[in-house]
Amino acid sequence: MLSFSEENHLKSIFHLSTDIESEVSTNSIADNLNTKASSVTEMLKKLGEKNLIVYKKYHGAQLTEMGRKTALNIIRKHRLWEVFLVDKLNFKWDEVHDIAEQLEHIQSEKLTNELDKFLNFPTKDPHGDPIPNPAGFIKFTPKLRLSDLNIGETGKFIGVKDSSSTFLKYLDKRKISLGSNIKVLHQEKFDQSLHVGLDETNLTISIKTASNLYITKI
Amino acid sequence: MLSFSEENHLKSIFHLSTDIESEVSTNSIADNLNTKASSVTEMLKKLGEKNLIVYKKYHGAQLTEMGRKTALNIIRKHRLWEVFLVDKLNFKWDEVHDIAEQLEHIQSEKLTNELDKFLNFPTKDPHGDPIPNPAGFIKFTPKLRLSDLNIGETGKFIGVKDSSSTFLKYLDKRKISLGSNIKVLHQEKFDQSLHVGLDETNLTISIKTASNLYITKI
DNA sequence: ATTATTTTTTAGGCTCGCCTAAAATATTTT
DNA sequence: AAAATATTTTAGGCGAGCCTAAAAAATAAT
Repeated sequence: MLSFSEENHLKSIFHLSTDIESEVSTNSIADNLNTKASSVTEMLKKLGEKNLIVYKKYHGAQLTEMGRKTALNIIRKHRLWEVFLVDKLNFKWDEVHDIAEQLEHIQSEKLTNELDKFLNFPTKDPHGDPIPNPAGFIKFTPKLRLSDLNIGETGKFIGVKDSSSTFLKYLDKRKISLGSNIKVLHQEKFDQSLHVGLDETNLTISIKTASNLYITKI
Repeated sequence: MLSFSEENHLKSIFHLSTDIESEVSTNSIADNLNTKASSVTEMLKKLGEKNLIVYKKYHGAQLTEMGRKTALNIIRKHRLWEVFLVDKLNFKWDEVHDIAEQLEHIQSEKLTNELDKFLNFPTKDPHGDPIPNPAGFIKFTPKLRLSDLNIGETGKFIGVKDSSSTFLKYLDKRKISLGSNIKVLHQEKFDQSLHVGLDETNLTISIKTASNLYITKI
């Protein structure tokens, strides 16, 4: 049985891995978890001994198959609970993260699977991220951003890159919500900002915002 | 913000208090939490400093108003989650305790209240115990046991005194389930065992079992 | 009302997860 | 390729929550 801290480190390493081979640096984990590099080093040693990561001094961490499965199980729980909170308990998608951070550590395979069933086997969480299956398989859909579209194309808004509360609140204020269809109408030359059509209205969004919005082409 | 251990100690003190004035002994808490008396002493000091209990050396602990409210909030969460697990996720009532022990520590007032609403404001958990309201008010219904009934009387089975998994499984095996109506038909002289009617069948139960079954007269 | 027994507290030690500061190694710059 | 800089690890310390063993206090037995 892993401690909360061990689980959080595994999850962090998973999120910071760009591909399955990539080594994650001590500092990046420390930043991600709001802790110090020395604390991370300690933890990496321990996770290494438990064969959850391959740890080579001064060269960062890499998840083993077992570590990856463990991380994905935690992520599975996190995302299922997020769906529960939004779908069943009337939470907004910008309110669920902190609570899911707590719920993801609850230990009970049966609970996770019954929850999954109760929610009707969702494939995406409220931020559009895929939910791993019980075996730890996750379907990565290549993430296109709104800024990748050409003029005239339409995308369905399925998720965000920066999921900070600040950004999510901003989206809510501008009525840009998950599932919206956004059509790129025009791009300004001087600042690359985009004029887009959303529902019945038009609005202008900065290139920075546009590159934070994940979409699928329609 | 309290630690899991602090919360568990408060809960234990609450459960071991017979009345609002009663002082709970160090050893009884240690037994209840499967820990040692010396560890409990440490914790009692700390809870005393936080004004959650009144602690007098060698004379046990007594919840303050604030401590009582805190304990009841934890118990509220525990029991609501139990209802969730049984009503929504198809758990049996003998399977939910350990999971609820974890879930009761999740911090989010909104979560608790939304869960309460989602479950339709239940007043009892699956073991028949009352669920405190958000203000920490709890309705104690005096608990009658099956062994308190006279011959010919009928009781509705609403809860158990000993909620060990062993005992709950035994009840399941004998098809004695929450909500059943049980009529006392006869009592054996030599061992006080009871012959009772349950649904369409008759069965014999020991006096020990009978005094573990909470009922309301019908 | 002493003595024996039980209960509780104190003293000191352990692990876990965190920290700071210093040392070691890796990387970048010149 | 040597020097400067950045990253990572080691060393040592701290609090929380647990433990055992010994001391102190309360309770029970004679």
